[in-house]
Parts: sequence; structure tokens; C-alpha cells
Amino acid sequence: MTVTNDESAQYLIRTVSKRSGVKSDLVRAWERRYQAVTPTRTSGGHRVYTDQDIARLKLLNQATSNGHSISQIAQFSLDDLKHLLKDETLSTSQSPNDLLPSTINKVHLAEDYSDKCYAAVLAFDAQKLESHFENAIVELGAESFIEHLLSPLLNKIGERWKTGELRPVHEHMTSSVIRSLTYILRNNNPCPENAPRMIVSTPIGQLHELGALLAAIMAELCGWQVTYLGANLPAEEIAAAVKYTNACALTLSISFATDDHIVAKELRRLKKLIGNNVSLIVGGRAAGHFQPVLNEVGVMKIQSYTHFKQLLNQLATEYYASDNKNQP
Amino acid sequence: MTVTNDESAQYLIRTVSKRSGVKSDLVRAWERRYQAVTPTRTSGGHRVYTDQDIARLKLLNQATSNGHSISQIAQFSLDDLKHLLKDETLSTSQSPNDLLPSTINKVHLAEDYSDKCYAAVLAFDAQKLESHFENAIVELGAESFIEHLLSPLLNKIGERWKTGELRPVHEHMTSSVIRSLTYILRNNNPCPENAPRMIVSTPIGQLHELGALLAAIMAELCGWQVTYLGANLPAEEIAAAVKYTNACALTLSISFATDDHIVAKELRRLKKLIGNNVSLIVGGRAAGHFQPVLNEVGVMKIQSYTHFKQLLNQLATEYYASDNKNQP
DNA sequence: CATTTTTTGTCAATGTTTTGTAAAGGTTTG
DNA sequence: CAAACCTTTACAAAACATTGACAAAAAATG
Repeated sequence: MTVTNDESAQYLIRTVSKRSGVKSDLVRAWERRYQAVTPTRTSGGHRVYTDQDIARLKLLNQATSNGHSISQIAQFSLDDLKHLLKDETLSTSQSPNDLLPSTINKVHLAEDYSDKCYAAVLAFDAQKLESHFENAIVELGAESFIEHLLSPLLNKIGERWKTGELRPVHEHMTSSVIRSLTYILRNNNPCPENAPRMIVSTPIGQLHELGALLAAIMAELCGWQVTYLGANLPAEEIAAAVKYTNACALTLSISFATDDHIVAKELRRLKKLIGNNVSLIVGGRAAGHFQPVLNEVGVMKIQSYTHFKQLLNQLATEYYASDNKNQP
Repeated sequence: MTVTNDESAQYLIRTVSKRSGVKSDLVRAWERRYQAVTPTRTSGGHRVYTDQDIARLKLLNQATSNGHSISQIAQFSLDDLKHLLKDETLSTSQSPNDLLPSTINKVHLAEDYSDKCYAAVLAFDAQKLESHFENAIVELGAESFIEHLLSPLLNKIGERWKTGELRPVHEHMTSSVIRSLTYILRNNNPCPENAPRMIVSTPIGQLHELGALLAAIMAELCGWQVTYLGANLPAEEIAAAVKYTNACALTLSISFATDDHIVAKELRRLKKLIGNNVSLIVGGRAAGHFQPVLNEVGVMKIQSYTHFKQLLNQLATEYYASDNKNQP
């Protein structure tokens, strides 16, 4: 099914007629006699319809040619109409479970989607995974999608990867799908021109990018202007990106605990390169493993989903405050 | 404060009219009556348009000739317009081609965009880069976009990287932007359920993914069901993905010439793991460097843009032929 | 079953709005 | 100075709206 959630799309009667299969005259008659649809009007009086109206007329058309009297069903809700037709075509159908998504329901719904997504990951079915994600974004909204679906899902993938149930390719495939999704998420809330800038990456040796992706998406949703660099970059490169973009924050994800000293060395170098005016944030499953270095370098460590969100908002506030001072 | 001097290129109405296909008079009428575009003015009062305006007008033109009333859609955002047209081309595939998309013009136009995109890469401006890409896709169409803009651009980036004008981060940033664009490109032509499947990646040690991305996009546009895995994967992982997805082809990009034997070893292992029924395709700037191994293993080497396209179509044809035999 | 009444899709007549195009006359640009 | 722009005003075809009517089909009634 297509993603037609907005009511931004509006149509005049001829388009509606073409799409629904109901002649213009009849559309007007149904409105006049039974208020089957109640379009708004232009200032000049022309009728303006929504996607929902079209869907409605389509169903009404089907129902009438199925023997129902228009006067009886004209005021039915979309759901009622669907049921009507379902019951006819399949006489005894499945359980009708599409009803109101309350806030409490959302968590449950997200879990539901999460299971489906994990199954798609396990089956290595990128198409299905993307499809589930798309639907989930529409149904849950970007906010809930990230908090209740994406975040737990990535955790689960991280765990299962350690137990061997998943292979590295699974993670790569998932990263790939999520990366292409950033396009939808970003376009849901365009950020202001003067938003604070952030670089997101993972240090050299850290090949897992799921955590970094999550961080990037979250930051974008919190109104940051994020430049995502992918995984496995040396300190010099990351620092260069910070310079180029004039970023005021840098977020790294560390999800794999190594015993060599690469991460520590990279962090120290990074700090030296970017200086004290750029906030250095580190998250990821294995961040705790490097606690001594984090303390030494002066890193903000992400404690949890909500903690990161608070951090983002706090830093943004500080940024706007100092920005106003410099810009009288 | 940073220099936020956007709108690098500006056009007068005649150019806009030619490129968008909307007559000058009409462009002005749309502006006067519905504020469809809001160009700036020269000191003398002439209208000055941006690339975005052109993309916008092009989409509006398409939408109106598709039955939408201009007054209703004039103020839609670029994204809304894209959705509008996407939903329509899915239901009614007949589209009477609009005016003058002469091939010669397109090449020139693509070069123009290519320069702008490269400038954005050099300036490390991900947002501008994405914006240019989006406009270019609208104006050129996916096909031309890839052939005349993306492909040359990536070559240029590869070259400049070697000379040191660009750093690795530039490439990472560009990859990131292109990856999120795959979403638009993919949704322009949904592939059939039973399309042949392909895995795209780069072997271990090969960190540059631009070539692989290009290959993935091209294959998708040729009707393949592509699973893109990103860069730097060991043979076992890639082979596992091939097994999981039941892919009939595997494309690798090799853009960096190394003197160690890793690539050779990986290729040999891969061939052993995937067997003879899966086509192994290799492309990339440095593919020639490993010619002996390619011959030994039996690899199809990509010679050029058009060669790869032919290869894709040929393999797809073979796939469908053998598929029909097995599935009577 | 025959006759009325109601429902429903379609049309016609007449007036208004929308929308692409164009002409007239002045200004800017190169 | 010519070509390209600008603004204003106008115009006509296409698309809409409203009202009212009509006949076939369906339902109700006797």
C-alpha cells in the first residue's frame, strides 16, 4: 500500500473522478443527496478533495456495483466500507485488527514491528526489511520509530551478533537499508539554516556502524545538521571533517571492545586535533570498556537513549546562546 | 560566522523556460497568481531563478499535464510533488513525453551539474551536494543522472583523491550522501518480484565504496534486485550473502591497487565459495592491476559504463530464460 | 400481479472560475 | 539600439457549480 498519510494532496473533481471511477456528476449528486463526501472549496467555489475522499469514493463505487444501495452506505466510515467489501469477497475473512493507535498501543505496535524486522534481518531479506521500516515510520512517526523500534532492534542485533546467530553481513545489510532510510527521516523535519553542526563516525578499527547511524538519525531529528561519515576513519580525517563543516560536536560510536590501544590512541589524537571548543561525545555498547581514556580525554559518554537526547538538546541550546552573542 | 551564500547559480527566465518546459509567460503567471516560485530580482527588476526553481517548475508542469490543477499544487514542496507524481506513474503508466529533453542538451546540463556537485564535495558541503543531486535527478531523469553526472563525477573524485586535492573524508561524505539518494532512485522504478538478484560489495582491504555504489544503482535501474553490503568484507561474508539471497551474480569494486596478495587470495576464495553458477563481476579503477587473477578465477571485468549495462541486461535475459525452464 | 413511490444515475441549461495565451507599452541589459 | 524583460490588462477555452428535470430500476403498496 502506498504512503498516503498527508492531507496535503488535494484534487479537483475531474482528477477525483478519474481516480475513483465515479463520474463527476455522480460525485456531486452523492454529495448533494447523501453527503457521501464533504470536500472543501476554493475561494471560487470549486470542490477540493483529499486522498481519503478518493479512497472513499472508490470503495463506495465498488460497494454499489456490488448491490448495496448508495443511500444506505454513503455515510459509512472508511473502515466500515472496507469490512463490507472484505466480507463479500472472502465471505469469512481474518480478524479485523486495524484500529486506533493510542500512545500505549504504540509501544506494543513497535515491538510487533521490531519482531518482523528482526525476522527480515535473520532471513537476510533487505526488501522486506525496508518495507517494514517504511510502514513503521508512517504508523509510529519518526520519534517513536527511533525510540521504540530502531533503538531496541539495533541492540538486539548487536547481542545476537555476539552469540553468533547473526554474521557480520547481516549487520552490513541492515546498515545499508537504514542508511537509505535516512532520506525519509531527514525530509520529515528539515532543519534550520543556522542549526548546530555535528559530525558522526566511528574511529579506526571500529567497523560497526549501526550505533553511529542511530546517533546520526537521532541528532538530525533533534534539529542538528549532521554530516555522517560512515565507519572506520582515522583521527586526522574525522578532525578534518570537523574543521571543514565548522561542527561544534563530534559523536563517535564504539561497539567493539578491543584490547589493543588503537581506540585510546585515536581518541587522544582526536582530542588534540579538534581542541576544547568541540564537544566530543562517545556512545556504543563497548564504550564502557574504554572508560579510563574517556575520562582522561574529557569525553561525554552516552548513558542511554534519553540521556543522549537530553545531551543533544542541551548542547544545541548552548550553541544558540553563544551564537547570538557573537551575532548581535 | 560562516558565509552562507547559497544560490551559487542563477538563471534568467528564458533559460528557466527552456529547461523546465514551461513558457515564460506561464512561469510569470504561475508566480503572480499562485506564488509557485519566488525568484529574486536583479537591481533592474529581472527575475533570477535557482536550480531548485527549475526542478520545481519541471515537476509542476508534469503534474498539471497529469490532470492536477495548478492552483492546488502550486505551493507544494519538492517532496510533495515527487510523491504526487510517483503515485501516479505507478497507476497510469502512460506519460506523454514533455518538451525538448534533447540528448545533447542533457550532456551539457549534466556537466554543469557535475561541476556544481564537485564544488560541493570540495567545500565539504553535504547539504548542498544532496540538493544538487536531487535537482539533477528531476531534470535529467535517473538514467541520464547516472550516466552523465554520477559516473563522471565519481571518476573525477577518484582522480582528485590520488592527487591529494581530496581527502578520504571527502569520499566518505560523498558516499554517505549518495547512499541516502538510492532511496529516490530505487523508488523511481520498482523491480518485479522475480527479478534476478545481485550482491554488491568490495573485498576486504578495499575501503572505497563509490564504485560499488555506482554499480549497485546501475543494476537496480536495470531491473535487478540488489543487496548492497558496503565496503571491506571478507570472502566468507560476501559468499554467505550470496547464499542467503540466492543471488545469481556478485559484483565487486576494486579501486585501489595494492601489492599485497590479499585481493588475489580473496578472489580465489570467493570463487571457491560461490561456485560456478554465480556470475562474478569485477569493476573499478584498479581492477586491471589484478588482471592475472581475474583471468585465473574466471571473472567478468567491467570495461566501461555501457559494457556493464550490456552485461547486466545479458545476464538478466539468461536468468529469465533459465527461470522459465525450471518453473513451467 | 399491477400500480405507485422512491431511489439513482444521467443530462441540459446557464452562469462562474480557472488557466493558458497574447497584446500594449515601458524598462533593463549588453 | 535591439533583444529580452517587466507589468498590466484582456480574452477565450476548458472545467466547475447550481438547479432542475427525467427515466430506468428498485422498493413499497394495494
